[in-house]
Amino acid sequence: MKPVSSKSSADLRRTLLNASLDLIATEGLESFSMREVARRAGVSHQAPYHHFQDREAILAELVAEGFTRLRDDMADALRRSDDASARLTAIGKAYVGFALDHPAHFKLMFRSELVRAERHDEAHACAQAAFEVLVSVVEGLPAGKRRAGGASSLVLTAWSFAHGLSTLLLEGKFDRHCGKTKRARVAAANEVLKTFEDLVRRA
Amino acid sequence: MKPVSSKSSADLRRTLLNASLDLIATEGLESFSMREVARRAGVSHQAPYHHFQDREAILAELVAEGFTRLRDDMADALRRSDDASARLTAIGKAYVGFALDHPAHFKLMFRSELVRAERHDEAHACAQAAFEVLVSVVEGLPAGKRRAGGASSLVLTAWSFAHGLSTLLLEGKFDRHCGKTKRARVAAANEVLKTFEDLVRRA
DNA sequence: GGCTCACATTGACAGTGTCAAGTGCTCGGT
DNA sequence: ACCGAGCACTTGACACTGTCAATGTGAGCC
Repeated sequence: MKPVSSKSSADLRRTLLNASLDLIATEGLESFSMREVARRAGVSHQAPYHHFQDREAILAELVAEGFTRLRDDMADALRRSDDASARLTAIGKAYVGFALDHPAHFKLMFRSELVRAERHDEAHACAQAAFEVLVSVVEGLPAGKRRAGGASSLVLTAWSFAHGLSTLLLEGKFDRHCGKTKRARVAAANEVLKTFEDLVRRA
Repeated sequence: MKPVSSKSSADLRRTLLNASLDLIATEGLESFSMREVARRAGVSHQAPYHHFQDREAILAELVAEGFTRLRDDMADALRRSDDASARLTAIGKAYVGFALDHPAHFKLMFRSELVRAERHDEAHACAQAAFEVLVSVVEGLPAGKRRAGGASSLVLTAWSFAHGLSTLLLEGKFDRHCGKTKRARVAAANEVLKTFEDLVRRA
C-alpha cells in the first residue's frame, strides 16, 4: 500500500505525530492506537515502528511537544502582567486554559502509566522547562523564597492547586457547580484562581 | 468449570468485586480486565456479565466503595482536631493519605473515561457524600461562607489543591523534589499541606 | 551489474470486551 | 411427581489491540 498523501517518505514521522495529535484531540486519549494512527497516515500497521520504538515512544514525543507549548503559553501570559500576585493568576489561567483547550493532550502529559517521563529525556527536559516558569513567578512573590534543598514549598502548593483545578474541571467534577460548557468552566476557573490569588496576596 | 473457591454462588458478585480490588491494587489500574477478574474468581470469562452490565458497571461499584471509604477516612481525621484551620489540614492529610495508600483505586475514582460517575447513581451519591465533609470543614472557616448559588469558591480552591497534590505525588511529578519512597512523599505532602493551611489562616 | 541497508509490508500471536448460543440447576405450578 | 421457565454459567465466536518475525522493495554505492 502506498501512502495516500504524497509526502516524501522522510516526512512519515511527522505525519504520524500529527495523526496522533489529531486522533487524541478528536476521539479522545483512550481511543489512541498505533494501528489507527497508521491507518490515518495511510501506511501499514507496522510502519510506525520504524520511526518509534513502541507505543510509549510516540506518546513521549507528544508529551514533549505538549510541555513546550504549555511553557510558551505560560511565558506569553506573563508578558502581559507585572504585579507579582497577578502574575501567579496569569500563569494559572494559562495552565488551566491549556488543559481545557487540549484535554487529551494534557491528560497524556500527566499519566505516568502511559508515559514514564523520566525515561524519555526530551519529555523530561521539556517538563522541567515548563516548571521553571512557575518557579520564576513564585520567586517574585514575597513569601516565595527558594528553600536550600530545591523548590520552595509555595511552588509546589501553587502547582498542586492549578493542577488539581485543571484535572477536576477536565474530569467533570465541577459540573454540578458550574455546568458543562467550556465557557462556564473558564468562568469557574477564573473565580477559583482569583480566590487563590487573594489567599497568597493576604498572607 | 466449577468455581475454585467453595463460596455459595450468590457470593460471586462480591468475589468478583474483591478480585477486582485486589487486581488493581497489586497489578495496577491499567492491567484490570474482565477476563483476569473472572480468572481470579475461578469462573469463565463471561460469568461476570451476569452480575455487572459491562466493564464500566463493575468499576462504578468500586468507585462507590472508594468514595465511601474516603469519606470515612476524612470523618475519622476530623474527630481528632477542632481548630478550624487544623481541620482543613486534617482532611487534606486524609485525602492525600488515601491516594497514597490506594493509588489505583484513587485514580479510578477520578477518571471519567473509565467511569462516568453521573451515570451511576450510587457512585455519584457516595462522591457527593464525601464532598460534603469538605464543605462542612470550609464552612467552619472565617472566610468560608457558602455562596448563594452553591459551594463557596474556597471549597473548590481547597479541593483543587488537595486533589492536585495527590495526583502529582501519585504520578511521580514530585520525585525530583522529595524522592520516590512513600515515607518521603508523605513528608512532602505534610509540608505542602502546612503551607496551604498557613495561607488560609493568614488570609 | 550486484550489495547493502533503511523503510514498508504481510502475517502471525496472545490478549482484550462483548455478542450469541448452549448447558445444567433450581424452583413454582399443576 | 413432573414439567417448563428462568437463572447462573460456559463455550465459542468476532473485531480489535500491541508487537514479533519474516519478507519484500527500492535507492545509493562499489
